[in-house]
Amino acid sequence: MTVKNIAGDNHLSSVKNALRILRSFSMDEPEKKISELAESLGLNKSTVSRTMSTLASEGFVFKDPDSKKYRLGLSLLSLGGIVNSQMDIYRESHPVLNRLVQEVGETAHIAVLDNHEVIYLQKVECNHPVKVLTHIGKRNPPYSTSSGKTLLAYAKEEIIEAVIERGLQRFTRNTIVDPKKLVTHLKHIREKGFAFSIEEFHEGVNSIAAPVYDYQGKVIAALAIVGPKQRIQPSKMPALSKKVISAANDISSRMGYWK
Amino acid sequence: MTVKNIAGDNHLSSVKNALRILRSFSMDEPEKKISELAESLGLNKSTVSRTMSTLASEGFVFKDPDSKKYRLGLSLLSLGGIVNSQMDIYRESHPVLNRLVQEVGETAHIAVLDNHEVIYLQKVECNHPVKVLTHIGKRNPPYSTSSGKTLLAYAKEEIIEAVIERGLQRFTRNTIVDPKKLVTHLKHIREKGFAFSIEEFHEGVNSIAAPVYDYQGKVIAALAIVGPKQRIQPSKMPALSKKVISAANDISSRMGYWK
DNA sequence: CGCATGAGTTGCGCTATATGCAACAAAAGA
DNA sequence: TCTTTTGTTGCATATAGCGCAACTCATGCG
Repeated sequence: MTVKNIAGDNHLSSVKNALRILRSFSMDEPEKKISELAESLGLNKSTVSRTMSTLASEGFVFKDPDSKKYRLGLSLLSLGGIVNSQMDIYRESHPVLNRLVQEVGETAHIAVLDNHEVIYLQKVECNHPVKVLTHIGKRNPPYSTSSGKTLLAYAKEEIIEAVIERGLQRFTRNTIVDPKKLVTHLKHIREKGFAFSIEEFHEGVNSIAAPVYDYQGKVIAALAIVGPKQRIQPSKMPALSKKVISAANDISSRMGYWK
Repeated sequence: MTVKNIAGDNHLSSVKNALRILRSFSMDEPEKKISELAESLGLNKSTVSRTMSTLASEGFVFKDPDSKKYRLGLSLLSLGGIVNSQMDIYRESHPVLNRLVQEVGETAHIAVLDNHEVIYLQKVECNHPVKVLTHIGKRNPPYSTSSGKTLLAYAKEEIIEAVIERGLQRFTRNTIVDPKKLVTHLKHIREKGFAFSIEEFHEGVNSIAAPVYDYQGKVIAALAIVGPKQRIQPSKMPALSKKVISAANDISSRMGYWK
């Protein structure tokens, strides 16, 4: 007898399995074995094996001939590209990011909130040899980065509650783990119109973010610059934040937001 | 009675349906209705409806609140980003270079544009005793080699201007040193889809290059073959260029470039 | 304003089909 | 070489996905 999906789930389970398999791949673990997947997702080896061969037949995964493990396939690259091109913020923000990166000499990126996580839509890297690595599509917790906190600050009450509900995990000495502190912190962000993170997610990494508005005046994204603490120092924050805010406003106005 | 999948297909059909639905989205048709999908894929409306709700629950699609049609979701952005980061041109180009070298008997290499210079990322040498020496990491001016001219031809206007600004140095009798000539020459390259250099950088050395595209259709590298003028003769150029273009296209498709 | 048309969702019953098991095959160690 | 681990496949079973059709919303049109 199979353990049924939790009640209320009227979803196609084999499809759901396939999607969960795909989503279990990550930047850190780009290749997976059948048995690993079966183990981690609580599925039978044979189920995973068959699902993988279906995924492979449509180009969503492929078997690496060297490591003999599975990797994500080119179909996902195409589909990801379509998603990317659809977001008009992508188009509009690119030149602005470029200019900002030139001005401040730090990596800049655009992030949005998706299901209690921050997801990076786009980035432009600085050409400094020392830089902070992120990648498009990466997901981070929203309460520990400047872009995440910015998005959270302007998000609906329920989302903030849901994030707190799910628990605030400590990543560094400075991570905000006290729900009350987070709430007042978000209030400050709304008042000042920008957010910063001083080693709250990764040691030695600081960032500054500002909100991007759409034509309805809704916050739809955050623009952030990220860099090592030696370069993004607290003393430089006022000047840098002005530039970040100005760039974010620039994108907002391209999105149809008028003051 | 359902029409079964074509015999020999031992794939999970509901998963396959889901994947086919995803793949039916394209740059030109980024949003789809249930009934359209059902029609075009020969599936029942209810099947599509249920599949879509499963895909939506995992963030692979979402319903556009305005058009009320489905669009590809952010999960695909994440997964596409992972594929993208893995797709280093090194791995993908190596076997193709090998085959090309075997076919044409000349040294082949991959080059990219870096800060107004051409840099050679990778090469596979032919086993001919007489060969042209290059090495990985070598930098050359972009206006006097076939790979450099290819990259320049598809580069941004500013880069071309910057290269001209820095001056066109004469290396041989045939080096293009007239800015106007260079600009029209680059236009020709774009029209033909490949470039050649006849003793423009080193006396006695000819080369042929073609562009390599990434999944966004952007030119990210050039593939070139280099050899002594006795072997890469103008009369052989048409046949050789075909092979170079075909190899370059092969790499492009491995990088996720479709058509 | 109400009727008609079309698109999407959902309950139901049937059986096609995805699953678990276990045997098998194929690598990878030892 | 033998052992161990990992992936694939045949088979029987019952689950779960499918088509059908009724139903609900939207949308358009007279």
